[in-house]
Amino acid sequence: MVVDQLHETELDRLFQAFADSTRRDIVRRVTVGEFSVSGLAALYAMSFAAVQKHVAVLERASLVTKEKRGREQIVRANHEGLQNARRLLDEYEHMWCQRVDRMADILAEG
Amino acid sequence: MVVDQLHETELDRLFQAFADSTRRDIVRRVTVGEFSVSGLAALYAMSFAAVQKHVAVLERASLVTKEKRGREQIVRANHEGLQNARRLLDEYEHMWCQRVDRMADILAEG
DNA sequence: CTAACCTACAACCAAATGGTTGTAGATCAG
DNA sequence: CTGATCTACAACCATTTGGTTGTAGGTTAG
Repeated sequence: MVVDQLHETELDRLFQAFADSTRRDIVRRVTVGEFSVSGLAALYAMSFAAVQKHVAVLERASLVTKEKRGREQIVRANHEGLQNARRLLDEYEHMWCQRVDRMADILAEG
Repeated sequence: MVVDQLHETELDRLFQAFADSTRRDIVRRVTVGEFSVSGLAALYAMSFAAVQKHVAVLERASLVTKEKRGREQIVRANHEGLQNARRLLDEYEHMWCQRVDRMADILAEG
């Protein structure tokens, strides 16, 4: 099996993490530059604590890292985690394409 | 913006739909063949109604279709929806790679 | 030192999720 | 026709989620 049991929890966290537009936006932002948590919080119409939670979700999914710098906490893209995410999504897509193409062939033959 | 506002809801539903291992498994199964809802339900250690709900989530995310055949409801892969999902995931991956690579370059230069 | 700022964390709340059971309507087999 | 099967749907429940406010501690600026 391409997608084995070991990856299941990883996929759960990954898809879960991306299943929120604020979190997707945070990922987008931090892949382009650095942001403190409060810097991120300023961007959205919600409380600091809410953004803090979103960052925590992304951190648990290994998509971002936090690093203390003075009184601020700097949020950065976790490149390793993002590459891994990319790999997992690639595997998933590849699986579909194989199967979907195979079905298409079967339908064409029939 | 590559990922515009129109896609946000779509992405929400897509990632949400994939954020459950049972649903991912259902997608995997129906891309390889046909299953009635009860046929699917027999595969998992949960009630028929639970599986019915999972199928409903996948249907709302345009990943599968249901078609009545006699007293059964046949669940099939929604090829169009899956291709669209693939496209969206590709866009997302591409965005990361661009940004992550750009950051890598900046770091290498610095 | 003091005040402002950034963060962590707890407590709380409403709504969504993932599951259950139960009921009722179609459809098929005998 | 009758009984078994497949489905739809409602009601309910526990947990998670996405949000809030409030409190407290560390850090920086003046």
